[in-house]
Amino acid sequence: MDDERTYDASAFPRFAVTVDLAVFTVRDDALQVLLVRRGQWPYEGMWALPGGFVRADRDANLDRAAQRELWEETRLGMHALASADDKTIHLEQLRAYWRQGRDPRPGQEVATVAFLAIGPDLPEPTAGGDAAEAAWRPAVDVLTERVALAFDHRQIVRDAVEEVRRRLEDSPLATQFVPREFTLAELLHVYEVIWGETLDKRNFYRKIKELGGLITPAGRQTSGRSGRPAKYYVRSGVDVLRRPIHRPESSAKQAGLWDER
Amino acid sequence: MDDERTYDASAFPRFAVTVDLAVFTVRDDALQVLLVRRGQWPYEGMWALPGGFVRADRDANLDRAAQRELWEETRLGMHALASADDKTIHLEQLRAYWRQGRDPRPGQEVATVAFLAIGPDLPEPTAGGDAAEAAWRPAVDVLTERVALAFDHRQIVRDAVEEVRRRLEDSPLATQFVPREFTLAELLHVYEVIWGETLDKRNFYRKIKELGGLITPAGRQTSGRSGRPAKYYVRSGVDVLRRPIHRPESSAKQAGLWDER
DNA sequence: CGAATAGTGTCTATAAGACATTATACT
DNA sequence: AGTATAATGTCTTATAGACACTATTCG
Repeated sequence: MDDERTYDASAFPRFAVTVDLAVFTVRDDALQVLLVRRGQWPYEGMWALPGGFVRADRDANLDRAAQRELWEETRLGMHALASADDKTIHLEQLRAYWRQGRDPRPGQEVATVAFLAIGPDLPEPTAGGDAAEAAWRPAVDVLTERVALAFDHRQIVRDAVEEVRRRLEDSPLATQFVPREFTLAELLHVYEVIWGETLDKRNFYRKIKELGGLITPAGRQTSGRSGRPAKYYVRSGVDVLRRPIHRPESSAKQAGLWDER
Repeated sequence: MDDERTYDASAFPRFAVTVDLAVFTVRDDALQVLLVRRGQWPYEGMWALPGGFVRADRDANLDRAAQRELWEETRLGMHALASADDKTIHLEQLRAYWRQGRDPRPGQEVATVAFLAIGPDLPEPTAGGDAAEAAWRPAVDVLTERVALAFDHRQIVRDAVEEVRRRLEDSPLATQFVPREFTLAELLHVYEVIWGETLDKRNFYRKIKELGGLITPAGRQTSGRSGRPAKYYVRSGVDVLRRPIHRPESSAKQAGLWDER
């Protein structure tokens, strides 16, 4: 029905487009997601994902809109020299969400494009703009409905968590949860926390090092702490792991449980 | 900046939202994508992906809008009993696309949600509605720019092809390219065509059968043709392969070439 | 020199890759 | 019987999984 593309600006219901960010970090041995408490109707007083309207006049594209919102909400973002800063946030699109009435505001329909944002242990957020509050919450609290979210944000978090868990297997996503320079123990910790499984350190280290292009030694070592110093590594190049890092059976099952809709 | 969610229907630029479909099938030993020739400005006379505006009043959600467009453009779609019909189309969201001015029509911004649609060797499309023409084209012709597409549809096809190639590895997506009942040779053919690589039949058959839950014997066999009859299988349950089907090195490299932006 | 943490090494089991032969239908 | 196609088996190599000891720093 190509005629539906015919130019007629008023022929079809118009949408507002928002971006919503599922910002994850690993803190206190848990996968945590950044939430803001809404200051107005609708869903006033409820927790929600940070996000906001795409400004067609200000934002060059969806990624930029997401970056802007991330910056405005958390003062975190993508810096000019990504590899040179420990506060760089990894950002990628998850998918778009819309169904009739997913936003209760009358007179408009709101479609949202959800983004996955990941960073190393991030500073305590400061409630920005009109948000009444901003805080890290364990992702499980959202998944288990101990924390209720506005709109369809629980579904977004569900999808985002499942995506994160899946992508630890076949992408270098885990390295986005740690600082630019990290130890193997820190990387292992990310996997264990997100999968909710303990992994064998020896097999894990071997696997990581055999995967060419995932990490490279940074030369430096930890110091000051008790015990043998740990070598630092930095992430290197690859964006697909030729062989996946398998998550244990039980973890996959747990993910299945979490993902029930 | 939660205040940006404040209800004010006129405060922000409004969008039109479209869905665009990258419909793939395997025909004539090639991965082919369904294109329509545009009947009007903009991009009149150019090939484009089928798609159209989301109608907030008619479409319950994005998937439904995509289904509707698919039906209107190709007379194909999701039937009530999916598993009982050979013409069922597998549909899933790819991602959303928008950047300033991606649609040249003045007075509005158009964001699109791209869908991946996959079906068994589909009938020749009939040009529906206002489309001047509808045809299957080899995906490579689009990737190599032998066929120019309207809007940013070449990018969408690129992303879609890469997604298809990737997902053959760790999902049962290949079974969506074949009829409900299929032979192992047909399934192998899908992999070979999409990856552009010949695979070892013996290793492939073993791998497929070892993967529990991917396929189940249908009981029936081919007949009429010369040679030993082939057993029919049907796809069964799983949506993630616990161990991926590896594509050969060279195929991955080729994908890299194709994906250059 | 003991405590704490990091970093290997080895054996076994499973899966992948290379390769050729047997099986079953049709004409 | 011959031809065409399907299906399977075996050997080798690579990777994953289970498991325990050695190495290096600090106080």
